[in-house]
Amino acid sequence: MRLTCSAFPCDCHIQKVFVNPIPSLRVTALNSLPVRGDGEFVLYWMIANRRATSNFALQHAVHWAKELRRPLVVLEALRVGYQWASDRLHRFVIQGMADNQRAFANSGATYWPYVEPEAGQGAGLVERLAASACVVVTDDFPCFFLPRMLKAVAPRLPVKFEAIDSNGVLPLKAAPQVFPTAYAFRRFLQRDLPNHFCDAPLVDPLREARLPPLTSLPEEIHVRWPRANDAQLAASTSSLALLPIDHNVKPAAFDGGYQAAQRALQLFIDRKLARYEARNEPEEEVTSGLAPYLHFGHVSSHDVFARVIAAEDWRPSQISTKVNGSREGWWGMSPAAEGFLDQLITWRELGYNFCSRRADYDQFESLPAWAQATLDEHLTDERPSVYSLPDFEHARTHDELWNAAQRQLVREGTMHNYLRMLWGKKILEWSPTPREALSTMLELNNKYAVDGRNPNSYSGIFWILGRYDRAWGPERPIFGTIRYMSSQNTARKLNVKGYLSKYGPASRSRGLFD
DNA sequence: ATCGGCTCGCGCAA
DNA sequence: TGCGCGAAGCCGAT
Repeated sequence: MRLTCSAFPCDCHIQKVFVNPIPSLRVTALNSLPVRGDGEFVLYWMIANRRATSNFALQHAVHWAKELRRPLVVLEALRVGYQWASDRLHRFVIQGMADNQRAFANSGATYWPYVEPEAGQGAGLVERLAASACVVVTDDFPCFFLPRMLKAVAPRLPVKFEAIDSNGVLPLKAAPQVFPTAYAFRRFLQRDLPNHFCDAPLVDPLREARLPPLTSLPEEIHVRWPRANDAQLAASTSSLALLPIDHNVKPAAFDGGYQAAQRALQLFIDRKLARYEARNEPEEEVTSGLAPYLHFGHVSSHDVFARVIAAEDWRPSQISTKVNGSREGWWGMSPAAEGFLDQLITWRELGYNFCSRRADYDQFESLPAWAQATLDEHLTDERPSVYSLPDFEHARTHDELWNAAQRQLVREGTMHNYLRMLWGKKILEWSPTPREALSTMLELNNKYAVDGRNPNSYSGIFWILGRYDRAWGPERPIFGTIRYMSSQNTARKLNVKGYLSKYGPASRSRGLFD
């Protein structure tokens, strides 16, 4: 059976033979046990790619179910006991569950959303389901507590257990090493990405799958880990209030879930992409806003990529074969689209590459040697302004542009891309040590940003301290040769007047701390 | 508002 | 050996 590329109307030379088995580079065995042929169902434990479409992990689980002629159970669980669990993160994820419940209805698969009511209550759920399963498939995600969780669960499961990488367009295992700069990674992509970007996941892997229906789940599951009900899935303030999570971090200024992600994507393609070259201007609303959805897997990067391709009426033959690391003229698209793909693919997947290969991705010691050396040399430099974590958190600095950016983060759950760099550079300048600056940035970003705890958040924060960068400009106090930024120059370069008044201390529309 | 100079390591073409 | 290139740098000149 010959099929054309599923991602786009494709004129590439690579002909797909059959698309159902996913690329083997995306499969990692988490144990060495066999599939149990007499199990009752196939289990897909959805922990990162929280969507029913364009999902290699789901596609792989469906493939097992078809091959074994067994029902498919999809478990999407949300724990309360992890660090930074809050109304903001819970609401976003639960809105995604409500969308997934609709998407899996009448799909032939059994969807089981579970919201843990108290820390520890969810323990044993996966093990109990696995005891009845033929095989367990889950998501491969390179950071936060997920790798640790899978490592802890793996030895307790009695059947084959596989993690599937549906993170990006390039399989994580396709890159042979960590890259020191975006430039070096771009060179690698210019050589290797064309071997992979036609291998897109099926948009709807359950379509015509004709899986046998599940007759029942074990009674113990219904009793101890009941399916989230409609009230829980509404994710209202009152239902969130019942959970032992941080209620001071209010819901984000945007909704979570597949539907909201599709709306954001549509809006971006229709109204923003063409003006994307103005992305550094905080008052031009042209950035995609897709990072939170990509983080929780509510949209796939393959889908976003496909929409850009369609909007640009692009064919793979337009790609340049030059391997020069240059941002411009690689794809053969408009400058705006090339700029966006540099974010979506080069920078996004660079961060995933780092986190998947460096267990110390969130440690100061993971910085390049030149950066650690220059920061060390300036460790005892006098700091003209020093703020504590609560000062930063409550936007109590002398710098109104900085305070505005921090208020945007706290109120909305996101911060403008360009200002986030200035935000971090000033935290470095105003902290007693670079290590304390790092810990402040991680705490604030992980707590308030919906897309925190993602490889790209770590890239952004560590870039402040020199990761993926190089020594730049004159040697300065505190910074050494780390790239410096100032609010004065940012205000000179960009239009920030409207931003300052929107997020100024006087605007109380959604204020938490004012 | 926009510009060039500052500065450096790397891969690759020559 | 020289050239082109780089996540968003700064500063002063026009």
